Amino acid sequence: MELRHLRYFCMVAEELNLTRAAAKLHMAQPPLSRQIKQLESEVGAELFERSARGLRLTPAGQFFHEHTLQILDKVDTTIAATQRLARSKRVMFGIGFVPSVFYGQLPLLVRELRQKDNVELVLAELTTVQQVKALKSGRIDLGFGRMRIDDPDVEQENLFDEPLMAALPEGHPLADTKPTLAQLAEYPLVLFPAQPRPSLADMTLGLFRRRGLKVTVAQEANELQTALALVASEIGITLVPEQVKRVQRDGIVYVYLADPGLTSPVICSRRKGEAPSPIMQEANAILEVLVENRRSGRYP
Amino acid sequence: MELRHLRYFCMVAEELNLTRAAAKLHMAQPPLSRQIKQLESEVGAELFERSARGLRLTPAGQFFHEHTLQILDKVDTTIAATQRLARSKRVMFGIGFVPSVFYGQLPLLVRELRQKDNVELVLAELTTVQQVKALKSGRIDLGFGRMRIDDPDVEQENLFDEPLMAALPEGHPLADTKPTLAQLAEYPLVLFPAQPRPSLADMTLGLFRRRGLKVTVAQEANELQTALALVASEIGITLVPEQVKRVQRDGIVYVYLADPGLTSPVICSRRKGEAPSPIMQEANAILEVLVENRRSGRYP
DNA sequence: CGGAGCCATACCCTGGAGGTATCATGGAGC
DNA sequence: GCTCCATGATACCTCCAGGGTATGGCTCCG
Repeated sequence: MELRHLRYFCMVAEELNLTRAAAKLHMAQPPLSRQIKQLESEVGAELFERSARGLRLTPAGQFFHEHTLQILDKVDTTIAATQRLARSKRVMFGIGFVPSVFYGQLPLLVRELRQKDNVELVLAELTTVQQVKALKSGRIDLGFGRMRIDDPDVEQENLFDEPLMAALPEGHPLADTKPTLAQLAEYPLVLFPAQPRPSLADMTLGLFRRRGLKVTVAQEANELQTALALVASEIGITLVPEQVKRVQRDGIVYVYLADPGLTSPVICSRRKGEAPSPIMQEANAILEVLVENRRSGRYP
Repeated sequence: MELRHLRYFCMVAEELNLTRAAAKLHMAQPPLSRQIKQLESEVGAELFERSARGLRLTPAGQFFHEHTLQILDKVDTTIAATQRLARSKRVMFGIGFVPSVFYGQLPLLVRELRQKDNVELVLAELTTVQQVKALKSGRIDLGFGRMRIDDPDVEQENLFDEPLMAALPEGHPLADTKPTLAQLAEYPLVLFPAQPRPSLADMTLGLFRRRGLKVTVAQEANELQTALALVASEIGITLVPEQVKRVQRDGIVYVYLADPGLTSPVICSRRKGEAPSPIMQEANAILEVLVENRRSGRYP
């Protein structure tokens, strides 16, 4: 499949008439007809319903159209942005992160770096394992995760340890308390993220298991927002890093845990033994402030 | 430009060696060399620095690589999802929205609809004007905006009126008050969204102007998050619809206004005179509950 | 029932993608 | 400083696939 197919498809999906679409594309109708057929066979789905009086999009076709527009748009903006970057002599700086570190101060780092006019920031949501690979390949320059991974080419730094909190539905019996894990184990659990493993989910399970507590998993969720929605719907409770409490939601309360030492680290990864670029130095300076603010409990 | 170019580019960017990349792509080196050159000329930027000992990505090349990966990934997932959709006989349902309506109950609608296993939801961030076009073309089935637009093929319904609130930096003199517009006019304003106009920004300006108040615009911002960051940095204050107060941020407080009748509507658009599909009926039912919850002050 | 509109099929033609052979270049090794 | 080798660039050829033309077949409409 080529972009050509997508361009043709978009035009046909808009016109719903091969002859007219072909005219707009400055080509004859038969080859367009053929390309569309070819696209359908490559995608492996009927995209149009043919009738003697024009075409109609199938549901799959509608879906494909929507995403095709997004793809073509992304292609255009990528080209434009690349040109701009080439002309401006700016430099790229890539940051990888796992979703759960992106609720706290990390956005501040991003915002500060974005304001530098000599750097083009690229963000990528990556698991900690993917971050190591992305660091080595130069796709990213800095990674934020929650797991320690041994790799000779990557150095890791523990920025800080975050307490875990329990997210409870409003009005829950433990809502105004500082419960122990044992108390929480009485209630069904919403596990997240379900994919990819290993993750916070396994850590959560491990915490309970190590204490000999048996838990019921009521439901798994992939995204924080889903997990919180499930909690708000009283399907279960869940454990989250402290940063998440920034996500205020009606129907949810966060409580600290009575058990000491229940923390999840935020770990920063870099390529080992590389002289820090000017941007990296800036990032380090900002990070230092953020970590210091966190330690002192002061926020910007 | 074709996807072929992007596929080749990705391989070369990973190998940083034309000969090896060509081997992996099961082709000879010279045509690959040519295709890469062609890509560079079409993009209008040098993507590689050539040396006698392999290639190196330029900053623009790094940026392009990152986004190319995303594009190719999106192509693959789109094809896979389209196939699934075609096999499952599910139906597509598109929702367009302006960002500022997406902080309140709307996510609840999305979540509920997503759980139906006969519907594939597609979300698109669109301005109210774009929504009208997208409705007509069938790209979306339901639109949520903040402006009334007259169009014979589209019917609009005012779901509810939302009070406007002022977002102030923590510790601001008016922070614990219920200020009037006149009081707020004393302080510089952060205007948002700056693009596209007309928007909430013009409404804000209009509110002040109609009362004969002169305001200073300290800064414009395109995104809510930026606007709030500027407010937190004490660059100015801004007016936001009530839903936004869900976005809790350190350094920001929201206060209601003393002036009565300062509201921003949430308007729902549909194609006129179309028999509601089963999914549309479900959506309507959910919407009714949401609106009712809002009126009664009860939240799910 | 005939014509108009539209998509599909059959067949031809040509541009460009890919192949082969070879050149140009610069760093490594002696 | 010379040679060798790895690597990318260039030149030229081949052939296939994308696009064109002609035409058939199906529906809907008057």
